[in-house]
Amino acid sequence: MQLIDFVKTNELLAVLTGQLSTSLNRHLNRKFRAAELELTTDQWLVLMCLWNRDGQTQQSLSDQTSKDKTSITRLLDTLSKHSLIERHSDPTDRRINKIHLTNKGREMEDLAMQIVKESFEKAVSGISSKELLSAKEVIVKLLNNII
Amino acid sequence: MQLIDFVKTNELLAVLTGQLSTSLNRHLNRKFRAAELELTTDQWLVLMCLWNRDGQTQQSLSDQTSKDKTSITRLLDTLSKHSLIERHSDPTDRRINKIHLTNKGREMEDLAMQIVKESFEKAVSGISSKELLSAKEVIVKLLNNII
DNA sequence: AAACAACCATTGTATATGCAACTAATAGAT
DNA sequence: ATCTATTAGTTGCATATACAATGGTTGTTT
Repeated sequence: MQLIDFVKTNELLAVLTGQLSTSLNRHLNRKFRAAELELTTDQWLVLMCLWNRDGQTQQSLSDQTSKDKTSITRLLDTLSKHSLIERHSDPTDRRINKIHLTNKGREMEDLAMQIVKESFEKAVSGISSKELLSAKEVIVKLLNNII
Repeated sequence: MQLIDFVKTNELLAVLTGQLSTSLNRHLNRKFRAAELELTTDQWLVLMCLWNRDGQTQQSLSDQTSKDKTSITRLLDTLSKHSLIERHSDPTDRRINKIHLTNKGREMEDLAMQIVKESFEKAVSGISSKELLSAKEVIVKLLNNII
């Protein structure tokens, strides 16, 4: 962890958040795999939007996840290949694809969210909600600064 | 930014850090490109290790950056293709590659670090160092919880 | 109606990531 | 000295990401 020392002395929070994000992804991917749930963290993020509200457009998913719409196109290709979602072209506006969960995609919600919950609880253990809240505020400020 | 609301109510700091990390990467990549510096954030991270100490092994770079050694192999392939580094096999231990900067790679340091500095200063503007420090501590705690 | 702008999604190309399996080389144990 | 374990790095495969350019579609303007 030499880089963390370097970062500390140089006030580079950025590298740390990158490492945290990567570590969390890796952790979650392993948990999904261990539960024999064929799912990645990025796929889960998109599915979560759909579990929240089915039948959204790709542009809407792109906005919510802060992912490039190209990434959404290809993530949906993968999800479609795994039969978790389907694209339905909208008859009233043929530019639009409405994305719908399949039964298989819908049924994943409970197990996936349970695994995520456990992982996040593990991640935040020993950290007060006050600390978490203020860290969250800082991160939102950072985000707004560079958008 | 609907997801952020969802996250707030669900205490999911994780998704936010992912978005921050991605946004920062994107931001930096654009700055590099705008300065006609053919470099990505991930390449910069590896180069930074070498600017700090030249001639390291791939395993060492992997440890410092928290990247899989496979990722390092391929990042170095790219850096090598762009003539920024060279692999020198160690005569005393033929398993090892010592990674050395080329002149081109060395000469990038000043401009690259200047761009990074400007971007990071923009990112942390309006945030007190006390806030930054406590956020950093929370992130380190989170990291240690999931390793 | 025709021209133009705006919008949604996809494709091409380059980069990045991780796991599993592998080769090769060294270190350690008996 | 030989067998075994460990270590360093690479390759195959699947996934993820972004920018640029493109193809259609819809909306707007004149």
